[in-house]
Amino acid sequence: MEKLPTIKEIAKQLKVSVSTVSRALSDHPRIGLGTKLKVQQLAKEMGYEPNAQAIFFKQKKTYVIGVVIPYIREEFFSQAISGIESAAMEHQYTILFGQSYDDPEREKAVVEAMKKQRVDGLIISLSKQTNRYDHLEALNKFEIPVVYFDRVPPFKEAHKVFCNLYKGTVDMVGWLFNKGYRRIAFINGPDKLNASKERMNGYIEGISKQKLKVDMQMVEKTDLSKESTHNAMKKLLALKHPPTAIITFNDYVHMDAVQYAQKQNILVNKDIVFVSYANLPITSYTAFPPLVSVEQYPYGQGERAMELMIKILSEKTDNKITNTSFYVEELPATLVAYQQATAGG
Amino acid sequence: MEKLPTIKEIAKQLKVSVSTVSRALSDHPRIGLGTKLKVQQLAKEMGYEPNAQAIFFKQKKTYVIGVVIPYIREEFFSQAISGIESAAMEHQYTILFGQSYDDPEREKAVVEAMKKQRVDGLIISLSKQTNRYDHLEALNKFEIPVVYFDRVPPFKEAHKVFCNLYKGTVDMVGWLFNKGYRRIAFINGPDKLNASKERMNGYIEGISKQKLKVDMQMVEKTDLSKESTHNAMKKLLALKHPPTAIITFNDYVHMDAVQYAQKQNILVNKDIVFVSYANLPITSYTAFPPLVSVEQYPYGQGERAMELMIKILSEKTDNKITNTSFYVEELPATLVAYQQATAGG
DNA sequence: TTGTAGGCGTTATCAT
DNA sequence: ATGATAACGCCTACAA
Repeated sequence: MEKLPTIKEIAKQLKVSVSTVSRALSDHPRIGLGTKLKVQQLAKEMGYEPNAQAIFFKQKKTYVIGVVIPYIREEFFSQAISGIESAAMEHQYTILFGQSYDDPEREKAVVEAMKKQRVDGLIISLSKQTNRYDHLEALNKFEIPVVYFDRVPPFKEAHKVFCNLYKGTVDMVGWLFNKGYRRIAFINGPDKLNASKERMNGYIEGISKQKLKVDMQMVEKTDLSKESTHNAMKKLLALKHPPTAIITFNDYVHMDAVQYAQKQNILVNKDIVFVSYANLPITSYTAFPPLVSVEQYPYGQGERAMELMIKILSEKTDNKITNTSFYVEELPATLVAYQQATAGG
Repeated sequence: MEKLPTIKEIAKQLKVSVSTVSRALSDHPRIGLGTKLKVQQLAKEMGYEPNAQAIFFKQKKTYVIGVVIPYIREEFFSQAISGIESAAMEHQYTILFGQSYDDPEREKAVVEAMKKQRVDGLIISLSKQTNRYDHLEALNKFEIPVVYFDRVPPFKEAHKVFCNLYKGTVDMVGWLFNKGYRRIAFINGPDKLNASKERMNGYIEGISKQKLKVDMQMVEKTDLSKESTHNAMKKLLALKHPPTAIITFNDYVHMDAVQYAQKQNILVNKDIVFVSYANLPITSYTAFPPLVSVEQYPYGQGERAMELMIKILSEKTDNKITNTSFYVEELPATLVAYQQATAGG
């Protein structure tokens, strides 16, 4: 059991100084070619890897970005992480990973742990319940920039990446209208989510735009649990004039809603058509995927969030004026027919 | 934007030495009460936070565990990561995350990056293609323990956590036999995977145990892509005596196989019944989940892998004799009817 | 071209 | 009870 070699070891074996080794390894101009090759070869032989921990001392940089999401098991987030990781790898960053399980306490603990690790930056999609932000603002003290994605905070003073669901929702209502549907219901998510508000506004605008009148009986809410969604469905189906089309908050709600409809012997996408948000690959394996979806590009959001982070970090390094402005990237949420899955086992 | 204060600053302001400050802050016994209070108060006023990185650096410990998996978007692995993260949090460890995308080159690069970050240990589920292990053995050599899970290497000298699929497969064949099925086909995964070999052996043993004869026409292979699975199905359905039951390598293969069967107007789970491995929650949303599954407990495997890692690390710290033995945890793979999904949105 | 020395923040080991 | 100093691995300004 040997220790990982240091430049000191290499220097000793080659009977040169540590600075020579350091220079040789970093392709410094003022170094003899012979020496350089000799050092690099031995370094490789010994399995040398620079100690990022030590480098942190000099540069005060860890090349680690913390990533906090609610649930990794949700395909939306696992795809987002892929986008984040992919962009990170390209720029030699690594990612420290944590889940909040939609619990603000847990979120706080995870953020705390990342602060301790001195991540260079934090990318986070907020927990459903989060309404205080002090644990995140505390990062400012450490000059750790925070980029929010998808579940972003309501205030302006933050870097954010998200999809404009308002427009996507207006489009979706329009699509249904054009197909001839008039009784368009909506199962929305928790009020406090920004995403719920946007969808709601889009729904209202979409309905109004078609000269229909907004009927609040057609609007239900779910806390995203299966029971809650089933309950919303129950209410909708009990209406004197039940809906002919149902927009659901996301694909999970869609699947739960469809499940309930089937139990009631409703012919899904025939008696009632279902449309949704997210467009997750798994829906293509289900019996009744949404007819159309508002695509939210989880991979793209993750990728953009990471690229934004890198931009922010490099501006910091370049010592530009202490930046008081915040970046906001609003990706378009486009309407798409459901996608084929590609999950390969 | 001022920098965080260090013990040095505090020492200077109080005109005491850094060691005194260090001791005062860590409640060292040999320190004057007055001094202690004075230091602690000023530290609080200045918003002092110990620099964990500096401490880790000195201790040669990062409290970070690297985790490398093929694809996070696969539910099996996202659940495994959850188990890993959960156990990690409990012991104040954080996890550095990377995907291999089933590409050995990428796997090597990720492992490399983690070595650079000086992770205290590495938990990995191998890429499908990995057949060289030097990049991983190098870590063991350098006192970075490696724990494999699920996709484990074929050799003995490694810490591993995995499910015994052999027994699970024997049980599954038995279950089908008891239900009256006799023409039991098997779509296996790539030969080189340990998991494929185990399933194959279990299949052969299961068939033989029921006094049936093994018919190699009933055994097909898939590289786990949709096309490959469809092709396997095509061959099986073209047989003079097509199967009445099909065992698939995992739930993704299952879904692809079912998809193909439906296109051929076969009544799934009626004309032909399907059973599978993994038992992922998403299958409960599909039209035809496997009748039974061999549960592989991804969350449990992840959790056990992390706990094993912590055990190994603490043994190392306790300076027990340089441990030359390896831990192997073989979890039972049990037969279960399909589970209700709980994904909550 | 190469070597020497100081410093990043902290703790441990001496000494006082 | 407190202070001085070395050490962790690396980089870099300065010296040779």
